[in-house]
Amino acid sequence: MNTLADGTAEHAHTTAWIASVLRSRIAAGELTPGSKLSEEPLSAALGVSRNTLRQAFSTLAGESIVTRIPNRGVFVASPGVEEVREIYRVRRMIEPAAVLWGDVTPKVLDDLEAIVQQAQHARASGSVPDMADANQSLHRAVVALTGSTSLQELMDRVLAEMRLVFHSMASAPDFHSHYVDRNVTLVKQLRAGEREEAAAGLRAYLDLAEAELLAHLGEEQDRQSELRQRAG
Amino acid sequence: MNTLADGTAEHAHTTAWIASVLRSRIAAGELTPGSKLSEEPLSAALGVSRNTLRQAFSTLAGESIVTRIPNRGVFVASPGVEEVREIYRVRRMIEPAAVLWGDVTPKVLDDLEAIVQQAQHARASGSVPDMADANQSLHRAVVALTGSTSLQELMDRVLAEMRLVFHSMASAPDFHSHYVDRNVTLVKQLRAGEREEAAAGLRAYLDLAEAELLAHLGEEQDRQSELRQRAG
DNA sequence: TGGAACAAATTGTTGAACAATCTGCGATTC
DNA sequence: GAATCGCAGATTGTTCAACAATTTGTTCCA
Repeated sequence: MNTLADGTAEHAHTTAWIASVLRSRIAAGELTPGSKLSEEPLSAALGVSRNTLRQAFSTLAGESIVTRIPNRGVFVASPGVEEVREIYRVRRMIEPAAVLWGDVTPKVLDDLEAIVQQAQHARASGSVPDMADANQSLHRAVVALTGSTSLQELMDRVLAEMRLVFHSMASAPDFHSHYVDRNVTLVKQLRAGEREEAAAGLRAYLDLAEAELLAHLGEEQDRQSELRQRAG
Repeated sequence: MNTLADGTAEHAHTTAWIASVLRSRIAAGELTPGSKLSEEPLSAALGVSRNTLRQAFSTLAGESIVTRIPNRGVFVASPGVEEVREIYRVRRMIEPAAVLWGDVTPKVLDDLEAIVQQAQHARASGSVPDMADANQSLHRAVVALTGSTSLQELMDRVLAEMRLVFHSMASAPDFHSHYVDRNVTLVKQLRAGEREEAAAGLRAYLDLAEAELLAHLGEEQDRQSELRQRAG
């Protein structure tokens, strides 16, 4: 029968597998934003045919992890100012909505608190990546309050794009440390049942985070165009 | 150069074109929910290779217009009770969020009013399809208040799935007529700036619509299983 | 009736081929 | 000297034909 652990057939999984491999490599930063994914070399390197690689590209393009330019090729997505704005447009809608109208169970509250503690621990030990991870986990868990898989998937896509933004920044400064306390407050408010206050605070947080990120992105771009000018 | 009106090359568009053809046929109800899309006959009928048809399938599967079962084939999506619940989970989050926090400009208000008038006209002339279209247009326009293309795309997918639900129902009764007045109220509240009331009313409307749709879907399934029993 | 074995049909993947398109480089022209 | 044109070379988009793996339906046997 030749089946895998999940019961699906092995024969129908190379495309999905290739897609997941690329997804991981991009998330890990091995493939940096903007780099080109040429079909022939890459398919050879992965040991699959050009056709199946192409199909994997379709999947990733649908997740906007990768950008396809007709007759030019596919590139690792390189989110800029407009993409960041779109990210926060989405987050500013679905996260407060989840807080206001989601299903807040005691179990979820415990989970949220555990994540917040992870973030505090990461801040104490000065690990920026761990803090970033904990922060993403928290906001992911917030959207989970909606109980909707579609919204969860959208949020996952958005968070993946956020990681790309950070990857495309040469200097990623301490972006998360002063948000930890806000997250503590958020969970406290949720436990107290103060949903409207929590939603309002969350929106304020998102506005602030967007502004900071855009500011840093602007400096980053200035720095790069300056370098380009000096090189040319 | 051989380019199209939008400036993109003709050579890179058969896949997208095939996808849009299938999308249209499914939306029009020519391909009914649950029907199988066999690769060889369909690729022959469309005059493309099996490979490109396959790639188009990937696109449509990403939009969940079509369901792919490994080694079994792809089928026109056939949303059931769980899918309807998910549809309303999404709508109950993003529509009220758009109403609460979206950018309500005078122009948008005029557009909304025009759509409501279309719905009223459709009700007066007794055209159920026109009423359904106007209803979808309205809720689509509500989500447009978010200014987010991602949320707009998600809503479009959800509405497409709604159409599939209606297509899968043998008897589609007058489902929309008594919602027209609710939409009138919604737009009135929006113009008056009563966003919280509008959001609350919208959530109540969505709860009601979901319950009615689920009830009708239940009857429908009972009817079909009865038929199946009689046939077997 | 129930189940094992087998044959046919369908999907998943591959490899090679060709057409269309983009890129970069050199030649031509002003 | 700069801009434009045109032409290889490389890359992408698509097709075709083949084969491996899987499912499905049927037949046969206990």
